[in-house]
Amino acid sequence: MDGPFAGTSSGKLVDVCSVPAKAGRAGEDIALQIQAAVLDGTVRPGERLPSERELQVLFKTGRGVIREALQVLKHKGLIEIRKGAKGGAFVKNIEVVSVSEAFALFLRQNQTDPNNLIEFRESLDLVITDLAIARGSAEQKQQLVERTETLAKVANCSVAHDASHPEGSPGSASMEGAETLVELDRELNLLFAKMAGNPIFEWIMQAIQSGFSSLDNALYEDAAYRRIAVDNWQNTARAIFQNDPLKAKSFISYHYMVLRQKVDQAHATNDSGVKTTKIQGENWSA
Amino acid sequence: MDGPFAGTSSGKLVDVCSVPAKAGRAGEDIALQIQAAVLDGTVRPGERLPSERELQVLFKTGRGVIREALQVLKHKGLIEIRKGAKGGAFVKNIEVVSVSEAFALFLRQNQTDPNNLIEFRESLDLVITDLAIARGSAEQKQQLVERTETLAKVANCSVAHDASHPEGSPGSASMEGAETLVELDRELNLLFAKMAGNPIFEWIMQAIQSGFSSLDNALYEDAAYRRIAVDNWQNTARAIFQNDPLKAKSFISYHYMVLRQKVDQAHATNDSGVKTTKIQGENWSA
DNA sequence: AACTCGCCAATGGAAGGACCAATCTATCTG
DNA sequence: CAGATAGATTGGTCCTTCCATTGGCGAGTT
Repeated sequence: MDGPFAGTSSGKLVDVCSVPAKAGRAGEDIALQIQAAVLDGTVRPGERLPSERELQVLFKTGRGVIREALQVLKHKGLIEIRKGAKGGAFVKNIEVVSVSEAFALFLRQNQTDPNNLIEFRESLDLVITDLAIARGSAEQKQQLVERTETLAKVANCSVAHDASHPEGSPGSASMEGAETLVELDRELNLLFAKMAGNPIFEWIMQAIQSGFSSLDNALYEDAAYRRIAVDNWQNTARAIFQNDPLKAKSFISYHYMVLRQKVDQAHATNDSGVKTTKIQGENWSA
Repeated sequence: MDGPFAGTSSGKLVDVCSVPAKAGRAGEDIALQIQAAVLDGTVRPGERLPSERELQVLFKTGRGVIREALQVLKHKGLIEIRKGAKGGAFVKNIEVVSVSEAFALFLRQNQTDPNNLIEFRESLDLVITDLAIARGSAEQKQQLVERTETLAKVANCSVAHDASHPEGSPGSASMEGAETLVELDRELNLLFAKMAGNPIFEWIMQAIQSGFSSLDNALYEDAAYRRIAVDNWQNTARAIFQNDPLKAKSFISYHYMVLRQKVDQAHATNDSGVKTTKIQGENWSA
């Protein structure tokens, strides 16, 4: 029931952590020591760390410090904290969501130029295309085609609704349609990235999309763009299914060309003196 | 004392934050509220948040909760905390290092297959090559060439030292040489990425390198690989300087081919039953 | 015997208080 | 005027207390 360590449930960490913990930044140190123990595999995923009160005496410190350290590790995605008896801090497998959140936060605060995002995503898509065609299973390709078809159906539904709201009217139907479309688009992209057979592409795709969603959301509310985007997705999927990388990449490039146009239009109308390119080289020279 | 808000120095946040903060997860809520205020621009970078004791009364909560929230924001890279009078939590520009740390943490815990990293970096380099040639200034290209030359010099120095340590001897000279080489290699990559004129490529490059450094370090200790890698860097830089993308990309691909061979060799010798490909699709299906 | 209910212990969550250490300001002293 | 000193502000740490949640265990019931 209680694993390889004694009833006190402290065990392993005792042998690892140097107890003193520097002055001035005890919390910092403790978080790092626990993190090190987690990463070294001293405590394995699923296992429980000693309770806060045990850690408190283990590190000869106050409970507040322990709590601060655990909160940090929790927000890093390293541990999961459960209340109640048999509760405590459990080592967790880091999910990519923590990475993509950090990235999205970064993108947001730095107000990255949409054109940079578009360019990056285009290059990413083009690379993935070759890999997906080379490595993706027939089932995956089939699934990709099917998903684009459901995307088309939803889009047509939305378009039909939009007929009553001719243009920029913020009808709720249009909004909801756009959101589900964006969601489908997101899933398509992730499936697409998955077909590359290299998880890093999936992670990057997921992270990029976190910083992209607001843009996508706005764009999908434009009926004309929606139609083009959906058509392009279908064409791309079919080309991938037919193992025709050039054709697929051609469609992808076309899609991003349209996207660039839309973004330029939006900026021309929305912005009036507000510059969108904020970052230059400042932070990255050192 | 000064600034746009009264002597209490709370000001802006008062109007924004809904004071109650749900029960059970007050800390969570407070961190999110402050984060929202920071991201909304309610408090701008460089400005100071109210002191912990002021926030404590502002949110009608204990100081511990405030501290936990601030620690989380600090580790997210959103704020910087200074002690003493006129100290406090200052809104900070998020640095890419926080993203790359999260990414490195993730890569480490998931023991990503080096081949995946290599593949991703190769594709990244190939894309950047075109952009760098198209957009990089002549000065940057010149600088790239020069840096590769200093890299070559350092490498030759190291090789000369290695002559006395014929093979796998862990001489300190070899170690230090390898470390400086890795550092130079890292700088070269960042300059290279910078030339693409799209910060996202720099960020991704920086993040990737965090998860890559251990591998690079090991590889650069091999004299044969070192020579090939350095030569290739020089050739690549020259090709970029000559605005010859095909040639440059050819050198890059060759470099990664060699890298793959080295990694395969290392795994063949090091590992004895330990599987290196851990991640499959598990976490990414949903 | 099996099932249910309720009490109890362990644990995280929160609040508040006290003191220390660092840091800046203003004043005092030479 | 310069340096030293006292004070105020603020984060860092420790401590105590209480609450809410959760799981386990045992008494009691069916």
